Amino acid sequence: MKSEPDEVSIDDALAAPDQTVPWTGVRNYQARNFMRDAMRVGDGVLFYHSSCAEPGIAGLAEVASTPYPDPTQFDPTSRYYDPKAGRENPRWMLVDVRATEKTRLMTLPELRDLPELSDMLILKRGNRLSITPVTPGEWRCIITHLRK
DNA sequence: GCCAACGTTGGC
DNA sequence: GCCAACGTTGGC
Repeated sequence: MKSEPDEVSIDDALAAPDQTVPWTGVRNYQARNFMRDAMRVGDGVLFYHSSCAEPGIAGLAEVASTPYPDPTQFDPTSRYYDPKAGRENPRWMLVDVRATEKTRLMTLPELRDLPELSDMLILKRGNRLSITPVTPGEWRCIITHLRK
């Protein structure tokens, strides 16, 4: 899951109550569908810092709730406000994410250097999705290298 | 700040 | 339903 560290960094998430933050602001249908349909409480999350000086995996987290409507879509003062969404027909769903660990920064070049990750969605050319699935093999590879 | 890549919008 | 125009993402 990508987060801009200027918005919510791994440190911010770890400092939050119960180390848990609601994953607000996703306004892409594919990314929403991953949260709404594919995630289960307890699933592992790679916490990725994007749009910053050093993009890369900065920590580990886990899915901490079932999906529920993103409250920012109803808030006219929020930058994530969606006038087409109503409380009876929410358009954007999210999950809570509990940060479990700050890791060393595993940078994009390092990720690209690992052949086991050559098919990883987040590394594909032109990828803009803020949430992408990780295969068990990719997960194992990354955890192993994070410990080095 | 640039720009490639991609998603969304809206007229037809 | 097509597709051009436009907006956004995100690495560099």
